[in-house]
Amino acid sequence: MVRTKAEKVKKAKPVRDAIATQAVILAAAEEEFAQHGLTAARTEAIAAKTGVAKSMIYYYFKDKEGLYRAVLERSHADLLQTVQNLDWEHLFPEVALEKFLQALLDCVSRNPKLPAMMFHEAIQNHGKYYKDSSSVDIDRISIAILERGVAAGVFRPLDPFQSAINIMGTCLFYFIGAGNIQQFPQGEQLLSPAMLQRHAEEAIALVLAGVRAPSKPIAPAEHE
Amino acid sequence: MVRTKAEKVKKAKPVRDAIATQAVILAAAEEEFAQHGLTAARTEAIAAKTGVAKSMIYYYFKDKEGLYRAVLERSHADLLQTVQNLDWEHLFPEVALEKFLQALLDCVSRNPKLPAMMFHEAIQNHGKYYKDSSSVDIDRISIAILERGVAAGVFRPLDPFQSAINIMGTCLFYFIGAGNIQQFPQGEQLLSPAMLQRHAEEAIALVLAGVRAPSKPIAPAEHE
DNA sequence: AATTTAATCGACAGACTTGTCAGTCGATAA
DNA sequence: TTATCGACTGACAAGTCTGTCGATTAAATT
Repeated sequence: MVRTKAEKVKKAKPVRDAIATQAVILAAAEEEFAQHGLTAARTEAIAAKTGVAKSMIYYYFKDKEGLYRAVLERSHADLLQTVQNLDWEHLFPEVALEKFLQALLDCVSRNPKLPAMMFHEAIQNHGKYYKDSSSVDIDRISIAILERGVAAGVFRPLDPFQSAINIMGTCLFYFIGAGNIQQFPQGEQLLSPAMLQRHAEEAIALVLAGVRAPSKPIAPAEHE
Repeated sequence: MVRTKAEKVKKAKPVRDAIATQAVILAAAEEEFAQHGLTAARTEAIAAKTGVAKSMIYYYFKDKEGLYRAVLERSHADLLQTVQNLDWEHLFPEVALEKFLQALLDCVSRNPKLPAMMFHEAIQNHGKYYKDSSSVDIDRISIAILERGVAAGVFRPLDPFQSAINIMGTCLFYFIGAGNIQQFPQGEQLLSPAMLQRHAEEAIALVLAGVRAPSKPIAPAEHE
């Protein structure tokens, strides 16, 4: 029975596996960068988490910044693709918004470190490494959905730009604030599946109720 | 005419003024810490912004951590006092929530770096320097307001704990995300008085609409 | 005017960090 | 079995950052 190289690699788990090593470095780096940001992250700390020598970071990713870029790219790939596959243009604004929020919350629940990374990037580096990245697209889509909803009269006459930001905050703050909230009884298991599920429901409910136009769109509540 | 020491200090602006020096150090430190967090902040960078020698930091604040604590304390004093003076217990839940949000947004508009500091603290240090600080109180008050509103039936049957977090996010994310949003046309003047005013209005409107129980409590809109 | 006290500075020691390098070791294939 | 190549390591050079110290000078006091 013939065994291909790939099979061997997968099953035998060889001592030296370039792909696996890069993967563990990326995983450890994501954790470190999410917590500390680019500058305060220590390559030594990343290496310590992986078990491989620190020099492997430089071997595979050139330098700390290269590793940072790689982590950022990988983290956003999922989010970007999910949101772009949304096909929101063919949906009613309310449905589009709900689907959008659901997709966003699924992504970040899957990878709860993403928001922290985004905010380090925003605050420390002013989005320097985001120039062509996903976050801009995501903002654009949410703004567009809101604009349509307002135009159609199913949403309040809100400011789409401001509201898009605020809605993001409603969904994502939870993941950032987690560290500060641990003083509360519930704070211990903030990232458990049950709590994540609950957070998604609450955030979506809050946003949908928050943007919806009051009472029926057919019979305007205003005078005239 | 007799001049007290204090008057002299204020008017003559002496070359050496301990209070003034500490103040400029605190201001510069706030900026640096807000952008970089405790670890990544550079004492040299702080000193450079002040114009006084780096050693003054150690003279007045012992070490970097001491300065950090001082900044954190000063930043929160305003917020804590404002929110505690709220007297929310004597107000209807809706009014209490609106006043609370208004107060919160006033504070952070006055000091837009506060949210960034809070989030560095949350993510990097897991709220280590917050143990007895204001943020916990603030969260408690917002939770209490929501609980009352739900009990009174004027708010939806939301989860007060989750919703308090999400509402904070709605209000504060704007100030953190600012760095990433600068790619947009509006992004340039995100912290101008007009935009801050607008943000406060939009955030409050979104939250109030988001928590309010649907239609009138007297005449239920549901079937039946 | 002389003396004391407090604020300030510049230089630097020591610790910590990044990134490099020479060389080891394991797998694959001739 | 041995040569080759890529994965991997430990030690270290170079640079950065914190925190200290003695000297210096402005203000207060006598």
